[in-house]
Amino acid sequence: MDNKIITIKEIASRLNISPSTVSRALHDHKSIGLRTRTNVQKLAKELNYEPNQTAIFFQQRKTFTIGVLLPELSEAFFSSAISGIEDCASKNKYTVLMGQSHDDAEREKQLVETMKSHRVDGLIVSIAKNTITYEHFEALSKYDIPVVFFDRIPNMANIHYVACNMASGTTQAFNFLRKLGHKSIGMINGPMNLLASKERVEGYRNALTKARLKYDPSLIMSCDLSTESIYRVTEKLLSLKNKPTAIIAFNDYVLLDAVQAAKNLKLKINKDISFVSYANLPISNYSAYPPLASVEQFSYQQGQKAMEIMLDLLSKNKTENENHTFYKIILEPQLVIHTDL
Amino acid sequence: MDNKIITIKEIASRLNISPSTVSRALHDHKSIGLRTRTNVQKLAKELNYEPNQTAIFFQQRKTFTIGVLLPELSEAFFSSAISGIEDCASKNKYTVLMGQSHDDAEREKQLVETMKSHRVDGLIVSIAKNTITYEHFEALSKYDIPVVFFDRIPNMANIHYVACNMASGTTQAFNFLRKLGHKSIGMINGPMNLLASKERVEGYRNALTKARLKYDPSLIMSCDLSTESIYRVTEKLLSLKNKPTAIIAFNDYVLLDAVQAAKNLKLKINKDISFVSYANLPISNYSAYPPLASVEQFSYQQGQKAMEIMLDLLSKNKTENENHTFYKIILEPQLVIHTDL
DNA sequence: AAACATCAGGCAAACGTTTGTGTGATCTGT
DNA sequence: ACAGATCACACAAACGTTTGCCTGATGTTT
Repeated sequence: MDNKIITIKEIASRLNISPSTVSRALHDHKSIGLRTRTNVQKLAKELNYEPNQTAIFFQQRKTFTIGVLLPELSEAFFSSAISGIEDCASKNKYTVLMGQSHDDAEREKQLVETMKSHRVDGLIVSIAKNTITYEHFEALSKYDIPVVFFDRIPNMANIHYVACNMASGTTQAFNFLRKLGHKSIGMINGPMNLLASKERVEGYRNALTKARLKYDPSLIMSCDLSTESIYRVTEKLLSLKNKPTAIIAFNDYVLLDAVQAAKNLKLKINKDISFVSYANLPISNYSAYPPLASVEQFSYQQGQKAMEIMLDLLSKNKTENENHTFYKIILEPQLVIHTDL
Repeated sequence: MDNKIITIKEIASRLNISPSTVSRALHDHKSIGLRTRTNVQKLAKELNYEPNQTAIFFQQRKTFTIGVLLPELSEAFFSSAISGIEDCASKNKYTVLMGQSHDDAEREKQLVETMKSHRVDGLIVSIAKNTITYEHFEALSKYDIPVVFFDRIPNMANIHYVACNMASGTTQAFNFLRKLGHKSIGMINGPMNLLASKERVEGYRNALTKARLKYDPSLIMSCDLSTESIYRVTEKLLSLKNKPTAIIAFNDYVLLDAVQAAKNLKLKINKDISFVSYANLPISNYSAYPPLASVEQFSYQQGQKAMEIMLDLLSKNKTENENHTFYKIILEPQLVIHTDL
């Protein structure tokens, strides 16, 4: 058995040349003669030589690995996003180290540590819904580990991110419902530490202003995205004097619970109360009560774009990145209408 | 700025001791005196020393990383399984390198290469549906990289795996439908290179035998899990002379398409034709036409168990693993009934 | 007090690769 | 034919950590 692991040294000694020559030969370095170069490459192939990546990582201070931190893979939005990241990464010889925060800020912090200690070259993050301090991300800049956020963006200055323009998406949703004749439109919003939640409010108010309508703050309610809180705010919305005939739900998952809450109140879906939602996940296609429309957020593209930004950041050297310009990529969402009305 | 990276050497020179002493002190090696030990640890903390993992990986020939290869994260079954893997891994200081084959055998092969070159300590795999050659997995044994399969098990001898007993699950499903009065029960099966497909047939036939019924092979049809092929076999099943009144679908995703196909034929779901399925994914809860029952496959537990096996394999040394005993963990599935009938 | 055990720590090699520098040998132009 | 350029390769250091072996200083036993 030639079980022995083949190294550059081994090849060198068999060919009676120095390891450095072998290394250069394998990299087609011009200073190596054609003769020895082909000799080396031939023998390497014969012996089935495979470079020891751990040695290379160590030597080059680079791992060609990027960490991806996200709340929940079981949410189709994120599993689709990570596909975008992974596809783009593998095309560029990068590998993905994955971690789920399960929407727990503490676990997120810990995962950042793990990623850092594994020496990822960069980090792509969608933050947990209850993350409110950001030191663990800020610390990474000291290690020159670039961070790109997507979708769930923290409230920080000077960060790279890619997100969807939720303001515009919300305006689209609002106008769509207005056109269907709805006068009073409620909104189940997410936690206000998320940029996306603020933008939803912004889009809602923009639409109101354009339509010269006055703003009723009680029609917008924040929840923490848990089933209980969704039930609570849905019930609250539906017991208002100015009771909405349509509700914009934070996303397709929130929608599912909101629908259930409305049904518990003996309301007829799409008659007494209609829904519009965000994300446009596949479940909508099979759902018993799909939303009238859904704001497509292009998760795959968001992931892909985030990875592209990461690659760009990694290709620049440290000083180039010091010039403090930050990527802020805003994708335009698109309202997908599910009904024939 | 003390931007300088803190290494063991640095600590050593500041304390005028040797690097080896520092290393041992940090590891609480007994041969280091209490004085210097605390000195070292104090200074290390002060300087915020962090071991260079890439150096350690290199030196120890171990990366504390395990690769996970699966078909599609967007399928809830797999995203749940990887959660089980990840949770178990991170509890044991392991990290997960993720790759999706997108059910493409070629890509799978390539990912195995990537994983290998990244020197993962082990690999957990659920194979692509069209994977029929296994050299890429067999090759790993030469590198002493243990492989644990789960759910989608290849047709290989001498492998470690964890799976659900699909035969028993199918028998349960079959008997459940019989009890509801169904006489002719069809099955939409998966590709026959999957062990799970064979087991479904086995369970189906076992149930028949027990009930002293005779076997009509035309009632079991394989598909390649694509939407088109699901439509095709569903239509075929429903145009049989011995037309089934109930169908066992390969999984909850197959079910969605099968239901659609049946509706296209103007059949009333749960009246003209009923369905039972596998996996028991959350979508069933929100679906317009949920199955009457679903065979829960405990994906999270499968992932977890696979990781536990992996940890065990990694804890043993090479020769211990040479004794050729292979883990075959079979979880008992459970029929979850969704209807009140 | 001699013999020996234990303690506390240093030395140096090793893991596999890359890369700056050095050096003979061949080649070019005049 | 000779200075200089170019070629083809070797040498050695470096990346940060771990670990087997060695040694000088205490401590213990008789």
